[in-house]
Amino acid sequence: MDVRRADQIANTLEQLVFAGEFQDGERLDELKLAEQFHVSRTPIREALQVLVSSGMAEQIPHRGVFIRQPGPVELMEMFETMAELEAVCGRLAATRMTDHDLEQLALANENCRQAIQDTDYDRYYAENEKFHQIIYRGAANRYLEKQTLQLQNRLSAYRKTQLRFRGRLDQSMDEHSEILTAITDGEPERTANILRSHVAVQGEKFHQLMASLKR
Amino acid sequence: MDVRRADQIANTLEQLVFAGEFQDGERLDELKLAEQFHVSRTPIREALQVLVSSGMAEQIPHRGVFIRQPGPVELMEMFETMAELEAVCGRLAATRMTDHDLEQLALANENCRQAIQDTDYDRYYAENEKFHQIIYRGAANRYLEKQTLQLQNRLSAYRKTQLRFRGRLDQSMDEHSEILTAITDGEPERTANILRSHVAVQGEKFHQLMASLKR
DNA sequence: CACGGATTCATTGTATACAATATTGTTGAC
DNA sequence: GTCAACAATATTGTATACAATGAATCCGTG
Repeated sequence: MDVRRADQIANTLEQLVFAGEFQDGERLDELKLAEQFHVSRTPIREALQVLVSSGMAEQIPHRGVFIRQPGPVELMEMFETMAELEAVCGRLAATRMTDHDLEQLALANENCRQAIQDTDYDRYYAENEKFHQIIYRGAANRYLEKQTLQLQNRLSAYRKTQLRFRGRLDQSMDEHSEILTAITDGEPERTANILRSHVAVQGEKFHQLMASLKR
Repeated sequence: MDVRRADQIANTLEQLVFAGEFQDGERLDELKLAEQFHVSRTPIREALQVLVSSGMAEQIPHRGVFIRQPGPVELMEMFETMAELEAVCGRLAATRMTDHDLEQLALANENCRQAIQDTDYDRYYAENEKFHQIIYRGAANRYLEKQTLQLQNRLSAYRKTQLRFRGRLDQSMDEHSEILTAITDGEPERTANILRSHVAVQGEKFHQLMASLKR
């Protein structure tokens, strides 16, 4: 896919950051990284710029780039924004989705159910993402879709740990069905409200997320 | 402020793109730009990366970066997203703004009114932006605030031309007062609805925006 | 011993040189 | 005359060299 070495490195670094390989505030040493990747500093620097522009790292002139793992507060903010974006997508999708889109959504819902039945967490996670992505697309606004996808991707690591909690899967599944119904019935506000609370982190979810951070 | 030459260049290029100095699809020649700015290709390349990551340009490996002026469709999508983001900020702000924030907002509203009275378009434009930014901040979500600010900045050039149309200023002013009242009264949904339609581009606004594109 | 200042060192920022890839132009066969 | 293959050229991608800046150290003075 990518032919530019710098882009490959950017992807790899992104994965490493998601995997928590770097401490918050840690400086990304250009020379060290250059050695590790067996390239010169140039492509490393380009890769670092990507991290900076995506908000995963901060650049201080003449000092270097430092990775920024979101703390509890920022994480909550991102989840809240995610919930609102999903709600917006849902509200628009409820009036804009085509029959074909609806079929796809029903299918995705079925796939989720199947994955749960097989107790296949990873597959459920993947199918769940697809389900939501169909809604983003259903909003018929490419720009909004792209922004939402970006944040979904940014939060994926945290959502992954979330799903492991007991009971979360069944609850999630129930809400999916509600969402599907609301969209099928063409009820924008109800869709938005369900999606917002579906994605929002509150109550027990909040404590679970905080607990998963302390490792 | 910026000490890195590359960042300065990035800002300058951004301004040039906003000012419409580049055609859609035009390739940004690294060598030519390097000459114009009296620097080597290295800082130019870093500046181009910034444009790419902000969506103002597209990079095709081994071909170059090409600027992407949003067409009518993408522009509408961006405005719609902007309207929704503002609505979200407003809904949150209605329940989260402090008394101090409210004072600031009332003050900003007054400044807008003053600017209109002086028929000072540029000043109104600046004060108007401030008014909205206070609402973003009032949502008490730094992440959401940053995202919203980014899009506001991206759309500033187009909004600027919008305000020149006859009657738009007075209408905008009236809506501001409504917004202020709704937030002061702590009514989330009403705030959201007013803000959404305040920012949205529909009806006559749509035709005016389209007309302003054909130059 | 504490503190200020100069100096050294490490690291980033920029310039230049080289390599790899895509595009353009040219030649020749049909 | 058209098309394909190849050569030439232009442009991007990467490596290396050099410059500039900030942190760390050393040293002298009080």
